Amino acid sequence: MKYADVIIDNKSEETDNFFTYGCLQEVPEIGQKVYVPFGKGDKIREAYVFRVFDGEEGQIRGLKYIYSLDRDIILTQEMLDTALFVKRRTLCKTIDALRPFLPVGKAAKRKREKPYKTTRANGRQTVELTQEQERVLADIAPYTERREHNIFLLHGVTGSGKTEVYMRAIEACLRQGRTAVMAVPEISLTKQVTEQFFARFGAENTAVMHSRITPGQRYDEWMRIRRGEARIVIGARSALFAPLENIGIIVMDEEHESSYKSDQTPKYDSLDIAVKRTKHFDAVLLLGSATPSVVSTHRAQEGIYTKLTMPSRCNNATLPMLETVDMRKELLSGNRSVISNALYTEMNECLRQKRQIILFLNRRGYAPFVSCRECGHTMKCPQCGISLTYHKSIERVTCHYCGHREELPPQCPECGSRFIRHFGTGTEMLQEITEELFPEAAVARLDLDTVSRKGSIDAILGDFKNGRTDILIGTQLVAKGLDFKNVRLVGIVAADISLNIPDFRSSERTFQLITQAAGRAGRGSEPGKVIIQSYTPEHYAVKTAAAQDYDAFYRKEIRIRESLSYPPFGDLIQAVVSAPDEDVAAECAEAFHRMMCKAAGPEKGNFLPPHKAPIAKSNGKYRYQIVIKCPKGKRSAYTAALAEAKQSISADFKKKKALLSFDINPYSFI
DNA sequence: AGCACGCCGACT
DNA sequence: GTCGGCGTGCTC
Repeated sequence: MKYADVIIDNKSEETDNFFTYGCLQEVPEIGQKVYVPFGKGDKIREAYVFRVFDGEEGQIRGLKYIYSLDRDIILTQEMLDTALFVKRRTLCKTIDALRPFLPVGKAAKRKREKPYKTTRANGRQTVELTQEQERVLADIAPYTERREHNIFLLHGVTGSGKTEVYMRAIEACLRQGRTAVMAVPEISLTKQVTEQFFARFGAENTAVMHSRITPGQRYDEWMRIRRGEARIVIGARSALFAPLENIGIIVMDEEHESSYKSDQTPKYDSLDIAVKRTKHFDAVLLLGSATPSVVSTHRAQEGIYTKLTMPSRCNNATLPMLETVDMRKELLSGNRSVISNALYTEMNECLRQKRQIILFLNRRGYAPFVSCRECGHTMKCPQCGISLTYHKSIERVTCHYCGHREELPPQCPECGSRFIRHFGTGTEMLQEITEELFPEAAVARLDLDTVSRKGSIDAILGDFKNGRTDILIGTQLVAKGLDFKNVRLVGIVAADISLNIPDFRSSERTFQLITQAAGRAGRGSEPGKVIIQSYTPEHYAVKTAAAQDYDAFYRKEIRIRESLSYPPFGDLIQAVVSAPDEDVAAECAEAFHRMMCKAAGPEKGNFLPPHKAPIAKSNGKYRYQIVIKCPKGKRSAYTAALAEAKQSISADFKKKKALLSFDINPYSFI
């Protein structure tokens, strides 16, 4: 008799273990999706086979039999192993760890088979490589040829031609009959990369995995990859889970980007998946960035990664000139506008020359606060407790975390004063100010509010590309990856915003954002100019970014990280206890904390006492968090201990309707 | 999480 | 007498 150990697809924590079923007629493959009767009602449920083995009959009490097999969905052993790795690493359930490997949706109803685009690969490499590109490729080539695992960190300035390097390295692997993943941080950028890859490799060899295509299309793409038809997969972080076999290279562009860390269960870091999979296939992992993360640079210095550099722009383009404006002095000299005199002058000059301008402000909406001038009361989200942003176009205040909206009250809800006003400047207001200052210029805005309609991002970028727009105002969306040759000036309106976020990465993010935004200027033949407006120009992140001195930034930042045992010198783990009753949430958090402290002995100081999470209430549940500082090298010991502790208190928590979840190295503590 | 079993209140 | 309340306990 053949038996199969399966994982059932359901939401329960209690059923997160293998269930053994008998195989009647057909024996499933390992990794195959099957349908099994489960529970009291023997309802047919979806399940995945992890093990098939021989056994004597009558061994298992209450044995049931596999109902049927799924013909299409069969994962490989490597995918199962990686899923179990994700489970261990992120402390999630097996089915949650398996989910990213599975196709989303159902098979689309068969339409008449149209050619899905007919972009034929031109195959030709029309671009001539720069010496730097040649050298970098020559360093990578021996590893692909020998099929030897290695991790490269490619530090290439903006505009140095990294994409061409990626395509050549991928091409080398395809020639060997192997496959490739090209990961990009955000969907908004997928399109540009996709077009280049379609042109070079042909749409028929390429699959795109991201959340903006319909479930039916996603299913089809998954099947094309699984059948080996598409050998290159492009996409956001989900592309790391592509059902490819025989991977030769994984490229992660803009490796420092926070979107590589999943904020939903499973809360994995794409890098870990990429490392695990490339190791398994003796493949190359190529991490590229103009501003590598502090962690990655440290790993390169430790010899874990091989560092490659491309310090100059191709096409003889020069890096832009950067100038910092101290906004405190601006205020003292009587200019209360968000646009400094220096920026205004440069903008005028730029418009006169018929060149284009990008203004970067990392804050959408009209104004980030609404508060009372008499009593100081600030409007906060009733669900999340974070301050509400005023949006003029819809005449509402909204919560940027949960989407909660309400009317702007005519009077202060606290003291009844009529002097309730908005404060600060967001992109919506900046657009209004810019239009007033430059009435003859065409101004457009690119942020989450203007790109929510489908296709609007292409329309906005298209207008800018064709010169119909003179000034483009935007949030992070304009800072990343855009390549417009006619942009002469980039204004970074408030460089300090990201510095004031309470997170150990805030300096790193500030440096990266300034550098990325600055990189949008002067990509054509004419040099560019960047104005950085700051209230704290003496801060090392602003200073080193203005000087475009990555090494200086890194040296300062790594010392701070070391002194505080932050990554890469240790990990931070966030444990969240949530419950519908606040007292229960607090009690359970205390109980879990006591338990961990007892188990940790002399290391109990690493388990910080529980306190209300910054977003104290979410989805009707009260949240308490415990921050855990995990010393370097003890990560797996800590996570194993946490998993065990969770197991032992699960019954008690369940009774009290409390939930416990973890996030290893979260990108924000909320 | 479901789903069934189980032991106490308001209905034809 | 019985329909159904949701407490509790299990799921190969």
